[in-house]
Amino acid sequence: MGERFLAREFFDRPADRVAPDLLGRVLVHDTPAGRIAVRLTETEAYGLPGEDPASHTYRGQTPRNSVMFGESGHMYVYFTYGMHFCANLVCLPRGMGSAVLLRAGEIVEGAGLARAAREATRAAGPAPRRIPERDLARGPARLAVALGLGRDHNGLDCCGAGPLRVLAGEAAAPTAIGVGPRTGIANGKETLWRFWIKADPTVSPHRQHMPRRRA
DNA sequence: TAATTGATTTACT
DNA sequence: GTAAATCAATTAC
Repeated sequence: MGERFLAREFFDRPADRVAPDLLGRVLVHDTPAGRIAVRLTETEAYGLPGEDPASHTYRGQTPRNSVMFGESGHMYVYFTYGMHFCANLVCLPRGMGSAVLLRAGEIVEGAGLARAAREATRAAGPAPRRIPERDLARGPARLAVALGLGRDHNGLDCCGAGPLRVLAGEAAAPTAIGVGPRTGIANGKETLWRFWIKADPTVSPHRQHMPRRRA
């Protein structure tokens, strides 16, 4: 018998309800080289146009964020800081514009593939030290690299016949979940939409938004 | 058309 | 602790 996966209706809910419900669940990516799987330990919810100033959809639909306005359960991958990709899962039915950012997790399968992908992105230098197991997917851009996610995965359905799925396992217990402000954003700090598994070493350190100095 | 900024990571002082 | 890397979406002029 095959594995069971989260279905569309799981994602047809507000992002701030889906985000904590994803914690402890396993996202799998079946690549040609093999399966890479991550147990999600940290997520953030991003809300609707005109409502959440931190969301990419705040000012309405654009070519970049159009996946967020599509069917739920699809993956929204965006490019940022000129060098990083971040992966999200779209929430709420078509036309709404909401998603959950996958911020961190524990690699539970395909650690060799994940490590190779992570090491390949580092600048060439003398004797780079081995990346600790806990850091393989500790942070949204690191998670994307470890899972092999990039431009090509933007818009992929994670509830259909593609290579991406979330296993229908048990979520983390509500008592084990921490709640707080989202990381690295300039606006919307008062909304407590960051969720993580308490005491889990793969949760990323919370960073303040750093306004960049002028040149 | 130019300037600015960002749901970040890494390296270095 | 701070700075650099690097590009596309957005905002300013």
